[in-house]
Amino acid sequence: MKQYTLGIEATLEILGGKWKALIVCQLMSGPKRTSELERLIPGISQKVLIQQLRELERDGIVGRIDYHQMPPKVEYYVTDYGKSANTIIHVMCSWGRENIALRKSRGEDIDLLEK
Amino acid sequence: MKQYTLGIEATLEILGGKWKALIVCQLMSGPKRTSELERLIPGISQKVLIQQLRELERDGIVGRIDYHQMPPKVEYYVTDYGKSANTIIHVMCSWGRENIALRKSRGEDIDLLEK
DNA sequence: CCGTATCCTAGAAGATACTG
DNA sequence: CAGTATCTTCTAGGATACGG
Repeated sequence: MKQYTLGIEATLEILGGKWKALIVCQLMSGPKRTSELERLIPGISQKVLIQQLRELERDGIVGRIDYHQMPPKVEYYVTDYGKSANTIIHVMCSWGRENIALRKSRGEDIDLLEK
Repeated sequence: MKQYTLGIEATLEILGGKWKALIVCQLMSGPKRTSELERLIPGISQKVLIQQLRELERDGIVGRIDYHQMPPKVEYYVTDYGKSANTIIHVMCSWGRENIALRKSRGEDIDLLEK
């Protein structure tokens, strides 16, 4: 029997870690091919990207479409259930933006590419 | 120059990891003593708790009050700025609760103590 | 292009003991 | 009670090479 003391623990299991929220965030704007995701998420390795996608798939957050073409074409998308996490992702994005703006106004040498 | 591609990255730096959101969540309901937090967050070690609190302090999310008593009494609280993360924490809690309820209804052997 | 298989390492986290 | 200091363990994530 798995025990949770707070709901937030489940959220962290599913969307926590260094990359998952970032991946879902990118997919929120529409389906993407593997190579697109790799490009959109600088610093992530192919292995880790696929690994995280598999876990998000297992948890019902994203889906996978294989077009069975040659050369291969595969797309990932946010499932209906995954879309229920839209608010979390959105709020994390905007809070982060504000945090960066704040630190920047204090003279920190940081920058945000996202507009 | 530190570069971010999306705001969400900053959020993850500050509130990501296994424990931080959980700690802030507990503090949202009011200031707590170190020992209270230890009790409220099963599984966390004292070392890790203090460590995470120090980082949250450095990032302006929580504050620390030392009452200079003997035996020692110290309280941690969410700063005004930290309260701006209230929505994130709240949404993560409720999404997680629903996720657990969903999985439970599917027969998974899990339980949530939080009511 | 998409994915797998290895190997490897940094750092997060656990265990324990010890101070004021 | 609050906090520090070590030491150890563990695993998420990184690097690289290869295959359909």
